[in-house]
Amino acid sequence: MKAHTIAIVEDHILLSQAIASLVDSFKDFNVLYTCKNGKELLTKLKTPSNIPDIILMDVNMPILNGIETTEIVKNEYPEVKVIALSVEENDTTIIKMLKAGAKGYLLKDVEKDILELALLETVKHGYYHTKDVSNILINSLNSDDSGKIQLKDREIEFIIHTCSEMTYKEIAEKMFLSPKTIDGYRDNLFQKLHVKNRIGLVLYAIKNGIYKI
Amino acid sequence: MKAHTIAIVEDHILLSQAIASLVDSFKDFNVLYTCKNGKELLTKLKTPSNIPDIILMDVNMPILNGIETTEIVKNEYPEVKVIALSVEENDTTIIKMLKAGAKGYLLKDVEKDILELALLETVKHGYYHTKDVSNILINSLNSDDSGKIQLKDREIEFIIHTCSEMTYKEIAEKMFLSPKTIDGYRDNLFQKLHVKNRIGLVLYAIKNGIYKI
DNA sequence: TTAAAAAAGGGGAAAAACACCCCTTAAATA
DNA sequence: TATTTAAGGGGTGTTTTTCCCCTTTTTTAA
Repeated sequence: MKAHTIAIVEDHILLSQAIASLVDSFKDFNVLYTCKNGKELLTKLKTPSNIPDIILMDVNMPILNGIETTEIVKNEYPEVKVIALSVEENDTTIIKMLKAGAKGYLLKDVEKDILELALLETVKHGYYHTKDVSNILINSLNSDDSGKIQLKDREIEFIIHTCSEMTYKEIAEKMFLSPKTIDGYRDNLFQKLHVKNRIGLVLYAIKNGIYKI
Repeated sequence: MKAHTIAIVEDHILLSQAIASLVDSFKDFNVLYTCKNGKELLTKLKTPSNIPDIILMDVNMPILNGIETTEIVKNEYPEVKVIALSVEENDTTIIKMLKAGAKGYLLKDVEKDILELALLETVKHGYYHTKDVSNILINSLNSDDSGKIQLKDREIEFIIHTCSEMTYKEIAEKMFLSPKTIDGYRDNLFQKLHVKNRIGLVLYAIKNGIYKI
């Protein structure tokens, strides 16, 4: 009998089933089920026999994304370990995911042996990180904290409007502010985000998931 | 003995190995090898024993992408059938891939049974398409052809510069053109792509893979 | 609790972007 | 051969953006 059970959460069904096939080929692991998003997972988990040892979780999903789902799982099923699985190399996403309670973070371009190792280490020690991810973590901690640029809600609102091909005048109307105040938002953000113009703002927003295309 | 050999071309190793595991579980198929990009595939193919019946090819890859690779494979190894495998639902990409010579196009959110069916049908009839892709094809043919917006090389160059936070003056210098010509490019593109300003241009470029972030 | 910082508002002016006219020349194509 | 299309450029505006400067109020921190 195989020792440990795995659930897979991934929105692309073929990938989900392919990873399931791979995990099933590992000696000590057994895929309990796969699901398409966080919402589906949470429904499944309500049945006690559906609680796996480890959840392999994609980060970018519609309906309920990996970060939100991981947070809920950590609170309601603290004994279940979540390993994030993502193509995303974005530092902030990784940190968000780990903060949400993920015990590991694997990039989709690792070897299958690393996946197996990660699963083994996670059942044995409770966590596993590849060197890449560890380095990102160390950097993020060493970067004297101030590293994280914190945007205010109102600023994010402004950025989203900027990404929507609106002029500042239009944004001012939409946000019930004077065009001059909007000027201030923009000037601040240019400095804060080290960009030269609106284009830079849009690129920053897309890169950091503020604006989705 | 399994009847048909498959090669997998996909830049994310874990996915590549996962799909390999899945394909190996199919009764009539056998994965010959996997590779990380088009260049690696072309090197492999030089050894006659490495020529598979079907190549499962990712579309978005670094080094040599799916479209370019498929074109080369079609010309040099016409007996090999290429099936595209992609998360991309972008119509133009699909059409480009099929034009390049792909015998099928699967989205990564199909069921594994569909993948098996696609492989079977491809060896039997030479091609396979899911309904989704067929519909896209039909639409693209019915849309009185004019549907496809064709960008010129010089226009694409201009768009990429625009995405790089450059002013039009800077772009003009970079492209050895008068600022007035650049004005013309911009005005033309605004009309052609139905956008209001530079932001729209940037969004279009990112959506259509012209500019990668 | 007071000083400092941040948020929210704005003015003026220069630079850039945008819009809409126009033109020539060469190449492709009908 | 005539006509269209691609490629390059000009002129003249208006609007928007950008970059300085400023005040007042509200938070935050010492």
